Amino acid sequence: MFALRPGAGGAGPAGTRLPSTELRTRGMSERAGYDPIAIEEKWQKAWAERGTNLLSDEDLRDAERPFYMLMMYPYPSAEGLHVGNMYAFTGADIFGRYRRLNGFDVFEPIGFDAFGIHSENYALKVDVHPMELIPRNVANFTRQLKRIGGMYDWNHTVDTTDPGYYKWTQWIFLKLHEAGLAERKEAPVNWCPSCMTVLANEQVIAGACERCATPVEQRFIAQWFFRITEYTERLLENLSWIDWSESTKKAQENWIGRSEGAEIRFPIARSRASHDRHEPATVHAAAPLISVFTTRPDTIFGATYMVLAPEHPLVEEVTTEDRRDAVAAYRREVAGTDLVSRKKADKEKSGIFTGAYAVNPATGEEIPIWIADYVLMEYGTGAIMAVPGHDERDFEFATAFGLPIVRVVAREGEDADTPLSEAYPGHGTLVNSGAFDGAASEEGQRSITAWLAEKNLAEARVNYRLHDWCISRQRYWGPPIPIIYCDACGTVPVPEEDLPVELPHVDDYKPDESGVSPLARAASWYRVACPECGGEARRETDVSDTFLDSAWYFLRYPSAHRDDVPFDAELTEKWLPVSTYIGGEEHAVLHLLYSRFVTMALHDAGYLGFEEPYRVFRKHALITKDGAKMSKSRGNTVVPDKYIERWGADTFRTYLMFLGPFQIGGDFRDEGIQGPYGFLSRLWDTIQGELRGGHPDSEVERRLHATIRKVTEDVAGLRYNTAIAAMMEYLNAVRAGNRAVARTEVEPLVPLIAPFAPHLAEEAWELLGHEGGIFDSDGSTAGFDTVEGGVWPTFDPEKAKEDSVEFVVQVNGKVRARVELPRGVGEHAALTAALADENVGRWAGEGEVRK
RNA sequence: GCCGGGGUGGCGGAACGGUAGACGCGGGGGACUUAAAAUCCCUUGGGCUUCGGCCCGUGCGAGUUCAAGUCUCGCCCCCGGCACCA
Repeated sequence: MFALRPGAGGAGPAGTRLPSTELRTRGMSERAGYDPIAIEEKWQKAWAERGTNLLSDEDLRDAERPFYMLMMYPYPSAEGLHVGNMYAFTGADIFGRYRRLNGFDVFEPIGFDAFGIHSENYALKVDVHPMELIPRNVANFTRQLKRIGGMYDWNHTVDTTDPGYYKWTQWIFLKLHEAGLAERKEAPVNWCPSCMTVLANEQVIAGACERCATPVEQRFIAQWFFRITEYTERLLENLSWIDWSESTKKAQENWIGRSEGAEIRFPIARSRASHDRHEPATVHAAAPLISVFTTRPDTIFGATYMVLAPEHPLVEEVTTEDRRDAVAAYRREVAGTDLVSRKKADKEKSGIFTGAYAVNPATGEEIPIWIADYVLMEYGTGAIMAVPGHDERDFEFATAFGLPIVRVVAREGEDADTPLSEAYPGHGTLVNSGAFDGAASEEGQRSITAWLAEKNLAEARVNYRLHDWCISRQRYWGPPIPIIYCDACGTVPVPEEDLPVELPHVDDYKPDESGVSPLARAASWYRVACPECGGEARRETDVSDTFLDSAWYFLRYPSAHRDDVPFDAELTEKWLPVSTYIGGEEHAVLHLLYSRFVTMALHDAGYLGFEEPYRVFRKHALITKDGAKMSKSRGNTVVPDKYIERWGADTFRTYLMFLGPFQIGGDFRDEGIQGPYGFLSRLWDTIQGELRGGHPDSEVERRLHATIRKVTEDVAGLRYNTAIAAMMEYLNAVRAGNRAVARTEVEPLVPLIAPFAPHLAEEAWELLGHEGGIFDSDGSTAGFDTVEGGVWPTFDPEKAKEDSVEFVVQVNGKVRARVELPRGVGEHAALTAALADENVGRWAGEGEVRK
């Protein structure tokens, strides 16, 4: 994978000048080649010694221009940081450094999301206890993060597995519980009978366990849920104003899945033994009703049958005596199917008739009630009115089971009797719909709902796809849920003063067939006195979801040293909401939604003064290798360490950002790193050369101002690739003709490159005679104009303009000539000049356009 | 199926509706070297050329415009996410 020069035996990067040991040991006092390894070692040491990137709690409290740069903290895997992490962190770090060079007090913390099933599974695999394994991984991650030159404040860091952290994760559980937002209820889960564990939906492949291929079963287990659905409207509403990447907001919107429609009640007709649609139905006055949710109330005249989810509570009540056994058998079959394959849309429809009928409230006709697994208990009311003429799934089902299909919507050229060869789910004119015939179906949505509402059989309703958040995990590696069960007192929250409920060190932390956490085997741990009555009680043995750990970590960073509160009020007021959050879009709907919810809940409980956690969120792209997503199974992952060893962190950072637009993506190629390396080497060379002096050139000065403008705009907009290109172009112009370069021509380039190549910039800054690090400079010693309070250069728009402009003369949109004219000539003069060109005259015509 | 994001040289990618291909990789040629590496210079979309230039080119097809990679409409393909969501 790594293209070594043949026979070079690892002596250096392929096809470039080597950062040689000889030069390194000779030091940098004399003119030497660019030696990134030595420079980076020197400055990382200096930063650590000077505490350049560390903020004290006083610094945090006294900061005048706070800027909170947040990046999604990593889960410390055994493999170490991969290039995707590096890419994300570098892009975020560049932005943080850019703000710092602009005079902001930048707080850029990092931490570790070290709890969770990933870590636990890996620990099981290598047979090392997670309590030993995780610290090792964290140490390795820390080393790597330091090596790439991230501006992290190691003084304020977070490790979710630290009891000092998860004490407060548990505290948040208690606060949500207090607010009535935590409840315990039974829910279906995927169960692998071979691995003896609950599986996440993502771990079920084609109905079987991803690890052992055993068919997965469905089990019902009592679990804790956070009632995120209480916040649905707000979570949706706020999307209209929060400053996030559009696609991320869209993903959340889809996940929340708002749909407008109606809830309609169908009375059950129990008196009939045989079915005849055309006789009036007999409805008991007290007949139970079946509620359905539909987005298409306008098609109700076409509802020819109903379907209940197999788990629907009315199934037993409705089923007739003679159908009982068959229905029970079907329900058992469905229960044995895992949730994932059941929800496959391309699965063949299955179902069974209950023997019962309901009355279509629009037509008054009796329609059969079926149960089928294509109707899900978790969405809507768990029951549907089936309109096979206008719903693809219902059409498929009706066709399979010989149920009637009626057209109630017609398009142009169709009428009530035009046969349907497939479902038509679109809109049109209502037909076969009684008094509503001829109306537009869109209008029917409203009028039919209103008509049924008058009879108290329907009302308009909004339904959401979002479900409550199940936080229970029947596993070991997480924070225990702080609840105690007492026979006398019931469910008792652990008193705050007893937090944390520490995760005990148990040797046998493997999940077992019981369906409960391995902690349920640790009797000495879970046996506890009831906090209320003092009697014998039992701890909750499930742990909480990793996503709860990460739902609030950004609140913790500034207050990392406080053990008496989860987050200090004053610091939180000053630093939050987060100024800019950069992360991958893979977390668009889980982490980002959960953290919004927790923030809102804490806001409502009076702990936070804001309800949205991030002022700005920007997603970053994923880089690919040979056009494909990097993955272990594809074998195309890139381990960053080797590249950093060969080329240095500065080159690696610059290269990663040069691959393509940070928010869109790029493709990693080994050879490509050559370009940024050459650029930084030439930059280094030029700065060295400058020390011998040279005379400024007006064209170079013009380009300098244009470059400052371009780089400033691009970095601010995360368009790093074009910012780097602009600097390369400028450097090429500075060096053109091998001229002696003036100091003023290169010095401003140093802060411009600093976010990308911070070590090189520090070294160059020092070489140019400045004391103190460039990142701490207020710009007062700089030989160029800078922003207020920082060393980032400013540009003069006048100087950035060209003296003469090349006019491109187009005739009928085609380029026919180029005319060089002084800037600011009038249109008439330009026209005259253009027409004077023989080529323009040749093509005659009119309407030339200037640029 | 729905929702995002894409489709531009050999490759990664640039382009306020106004010179398509910036910048970089790779390729070709040259300089310097005993040689190679490194470095530097020139060149590099395709076709034609009387060497002045000309024609064709941004997934496909229409359209708007003096002018379209860019805007409009209709398609195709790739990547990512969601999905029996009623």
